[in-house]
Amino acid sequence: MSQAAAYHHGDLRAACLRAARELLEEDGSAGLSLRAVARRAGVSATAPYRHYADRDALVSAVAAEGYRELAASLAAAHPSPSTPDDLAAVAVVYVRFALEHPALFRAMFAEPCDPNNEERVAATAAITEYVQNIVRAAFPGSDAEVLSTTVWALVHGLAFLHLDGKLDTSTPEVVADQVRSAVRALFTVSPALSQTVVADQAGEEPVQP
Amino acid sequence: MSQAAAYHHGDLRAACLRAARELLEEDGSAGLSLRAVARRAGVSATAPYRHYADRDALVSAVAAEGYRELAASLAAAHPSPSTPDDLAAVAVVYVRFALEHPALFRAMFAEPCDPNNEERVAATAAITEYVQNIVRAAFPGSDAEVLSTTVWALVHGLAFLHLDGKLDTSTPEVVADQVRSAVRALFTVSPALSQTVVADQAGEEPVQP
DNA sequence: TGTACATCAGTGAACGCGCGTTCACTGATGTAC
DNA sequence: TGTACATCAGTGAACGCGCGTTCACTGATGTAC
Repeated sequence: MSQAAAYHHGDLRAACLRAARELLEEDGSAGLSLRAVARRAGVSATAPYRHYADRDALVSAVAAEGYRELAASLAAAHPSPSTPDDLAAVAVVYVRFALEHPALFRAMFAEPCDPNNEERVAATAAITEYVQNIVRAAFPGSDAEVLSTTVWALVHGLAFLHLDGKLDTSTPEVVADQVRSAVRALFTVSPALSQTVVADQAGEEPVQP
Repeated sequence: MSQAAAYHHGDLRAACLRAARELLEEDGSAGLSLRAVARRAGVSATAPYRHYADRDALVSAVAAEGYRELAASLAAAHPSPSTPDDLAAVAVVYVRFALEHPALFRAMFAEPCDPNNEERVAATAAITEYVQNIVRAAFPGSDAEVLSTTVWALVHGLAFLHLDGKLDTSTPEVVADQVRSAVRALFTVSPALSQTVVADQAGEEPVQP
């Protein structure tokens, strides 16, 4: 049972994580501070030290949680994406996640903190693998490693350019369209590409324009 | 003459910019502080206020300078890129710029400061236009806006993923290869692509596998 | 050319702030007998 | 079941720090006559 007790908090570790998340959601441009987290968790400034070695450890934990949530969102977007359109749908979710959780997203990527944190590395690896699996499923003949890096970079770049106000972010629909267009451009600037790949998989009859 | 005088500094505005740049180059993860800049410029903590309204103004000026330098580097990489390989060469320079000036690059993009700063907006627009021009030259039949956003996002994403340690950054050559592969993947995963685009211009005859 | 004076670009003290982290502590909890 | 005691998870005062920004100031510069 993780119900909070009064003095012995019960689960301050988790409460800190929750508090940190709330702060990030509330102030999209926040830099996480241990003191602010403690304050929000209703606890003395030094209490978190029982559960996190230092600020870095907290930030890494938050980032790892973010990765897990991102992965879950992507997986929820499409159970097993296997066409460029499926992939575009997943991409839209990636970018939306960034825009809906800007501070978290920045914490996940830009925060210059311990890159060797175990939990963090594992979480990143999970994303990489996920993308590779999609690419492998969708484009069996391709160099999955190169292609999945390409896809990730494209989508990640879109996310950050939107986040940093370099692209039109006026409505979610505009953003989604941009993302879809970009992903399609990756595979279908040439109408021959997707046909090639799909035909590859299923023997499907290429559709003429 | 911009030679420094003793008391009246001569050109403190420029000196601040220079100092800021130096600090960013020295500590790749630095957050610019007005006081540090003043210190580095050999001037009292409040002197910069004669030349910059506040911290934001300084950061924006630094960012704008960064954009101008980035643009110059790209232009220097290739006078008038017109093939996928040319484009790849420019992309490599973009990513290298980010890795060689990580703190500057972050300041240019991630610093959550006045997005309406005039100098900054102009500098961003210049980059956008530059990329569009390349794409237009290289792929005359394409939707230049979508395609150039796609290219920019791809390259920008590569830059940040490298910067944030999510990809193999061990040597400049490894990085350059990755970038080239990714850009080529964008245009040549389907061998038909470049042909198609050219055909596009001329009346579009999709090439079958 | 020399002087009076306005303006301009610095200084330095001071403000209040939030931060990460340490330390000795204390009250609650759980365990051994 | 009741008690003694070790451990655990908090507290709160304190440290030293760097920050952005304000203010009244002063010394240098340039201009008008």
